[in-house]
Amino acid sequence: MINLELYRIFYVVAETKNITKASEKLCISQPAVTKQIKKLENELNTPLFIRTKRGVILNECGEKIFNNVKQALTLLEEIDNIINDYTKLNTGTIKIGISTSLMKKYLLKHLEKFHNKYPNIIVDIYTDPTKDLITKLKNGIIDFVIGKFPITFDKELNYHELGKTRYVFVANNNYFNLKNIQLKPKDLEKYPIILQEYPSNSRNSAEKYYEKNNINIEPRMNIASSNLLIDFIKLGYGIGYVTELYVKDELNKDMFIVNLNPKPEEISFGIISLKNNVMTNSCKKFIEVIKNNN
Amino acid sequence: MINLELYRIFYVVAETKNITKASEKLCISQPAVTKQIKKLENELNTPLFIRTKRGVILNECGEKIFNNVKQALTLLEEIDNIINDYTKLNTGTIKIGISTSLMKKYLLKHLEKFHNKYPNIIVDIYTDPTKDLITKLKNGIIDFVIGKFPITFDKELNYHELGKTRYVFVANNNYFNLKNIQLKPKDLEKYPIILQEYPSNSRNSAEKYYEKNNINIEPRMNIASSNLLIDFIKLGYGIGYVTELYVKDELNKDMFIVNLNPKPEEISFGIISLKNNVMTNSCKKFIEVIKNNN
DNA sequence: TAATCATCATAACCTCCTGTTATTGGGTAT
DNA sequence: ATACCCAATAACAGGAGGTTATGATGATTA
Repeated sequence: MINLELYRIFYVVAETKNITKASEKLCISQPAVTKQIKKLENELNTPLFIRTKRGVILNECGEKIFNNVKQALTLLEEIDNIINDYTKLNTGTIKIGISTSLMKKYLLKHLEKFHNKYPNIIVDIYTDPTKDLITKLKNGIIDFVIGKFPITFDKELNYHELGKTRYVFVANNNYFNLKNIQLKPKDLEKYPIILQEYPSNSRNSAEKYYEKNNINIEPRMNIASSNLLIDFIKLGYGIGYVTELYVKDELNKDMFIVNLNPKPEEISFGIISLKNNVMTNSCKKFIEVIKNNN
Repeated sequence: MINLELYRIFYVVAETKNITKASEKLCISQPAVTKQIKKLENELNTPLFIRTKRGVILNECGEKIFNNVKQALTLLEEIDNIINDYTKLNTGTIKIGISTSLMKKYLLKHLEKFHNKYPNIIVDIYTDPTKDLITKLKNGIIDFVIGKFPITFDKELNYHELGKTRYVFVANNNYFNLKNIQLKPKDLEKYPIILQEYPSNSRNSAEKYYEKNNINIEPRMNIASSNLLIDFIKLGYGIGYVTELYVKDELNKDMFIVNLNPKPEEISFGIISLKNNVMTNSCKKFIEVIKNNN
């Protein structure tokens, strides 16, 4: 197997017809070039150049392979341009995993900014449940997930915080009597509660709150999507456990946060990515845009 | 400038989607491949693979450059075939410098043998004066010269003897009285002499003979071509100085060798090639055929 | 569920490839 | 005649690119 670097030297020598000049172009010494050309000829088991006192000339066979080498090198040089297109964000695709809620309540506004700044980058959105998004992430299908951080961190993943939000119990005006008063956790037991299904960060968090405050309420409903959950709160089906971020735009209309003491926990959300993998430049820029235009 | 060997490794890894398998294919260790891929990604300043627990996958950018790499490597692999065609003598050209006399009297019979054995090799014959042929040789225009060896060897050239011949004085039947008797050099002074022009090996040799034997005969004619010289001998214009090789086929018809004591010198003829240059395989085979079918 | 296998990353180390400088020998140009 | 240009060679140095050993983690299998 021929070392491909030899062909690069071959090419320059063939072009300049002069080993000394080629060595200058290649930024190596003349004996180095002489040696490498000899090596190539030895390994191909045929002379390629005719040595004269004025320089070197390709022989017939050398001339033939020169065409191939030239084409090959051109193709390999093109790679620089391809890379450039990607690193300068002239092209590329970002594959993001994100829940519909976070999408609507957090990412949407940033997306447009990014798109305006880098109009050639395609953004693919994957909106499976977070658990599935993490699987997709680990299988290389998506570049990163934007999501709430779990209680226990996965050793294989990187967590880059973008913001915090607090879990809150939210009710609609059916429960207007709870407005403007402070409740204790125990008080919740009198009301129907709506929680997200297992497995989810939200449900884990709620259970954590129950345990901490020695209460245990069987939820009236278990709902997969936090989106849908909010709809049920709006309809007055019960008091729901969601993040403030998801409801803040709709508060004071027909929904309010139940004032509890102690309050449910605050959590972080942000970029979740693979530890072993380096971000592409477009992903880096995307994250940058999100962070700068907070 | 990216080391081209990295692309070979890149290619195999991309194909196998598995660094370990790629390392086996490449006959190097797995950490070596890991390191080289990392190096390539660093130098291109962009990730190319997504690492998963099952192996690695090309990312978008990697996929793009893969096409270029694949094409480039295909082109470079083709080189093996091109070289093979040349080393196996399926194609190629041999450029020989040779005098018309040597061509007719020596090489012609070998040429056909070579052509029968290697019908795809083109033989280009250059028939300038030997001096010019040597210049062409040094300028890389011809592969080798078949010619008489000079008295002093050029340090830059290789001399490979193919045969010997002797210089002789030849006369036609106009000088029938010289037939079957032995002459001394001094006796030649009574007859018109035809020599080859300067500069030529033949003339040098004649002068050498004169000096050695203390004679000095102004030639009746100076002729550039030995071919023509023989024609003049045939016509009886004088006694000519040529090699036995050039006249042996025509002796005993209307020409004979003048029996001199001491005889003119014996000389060698053969392949003259550039010391610094390796013979192509076709040239080697050509010389082989000449030597084996003596 | 435990054990084994597969995969990639890292560290420490070593070898030989690929460079270096110095020099020779010859041709070319002024 | 002199200075320059070009390729080949020798002796040597440094680091690229390999090695083995090991670790961490997920996938697979008994």
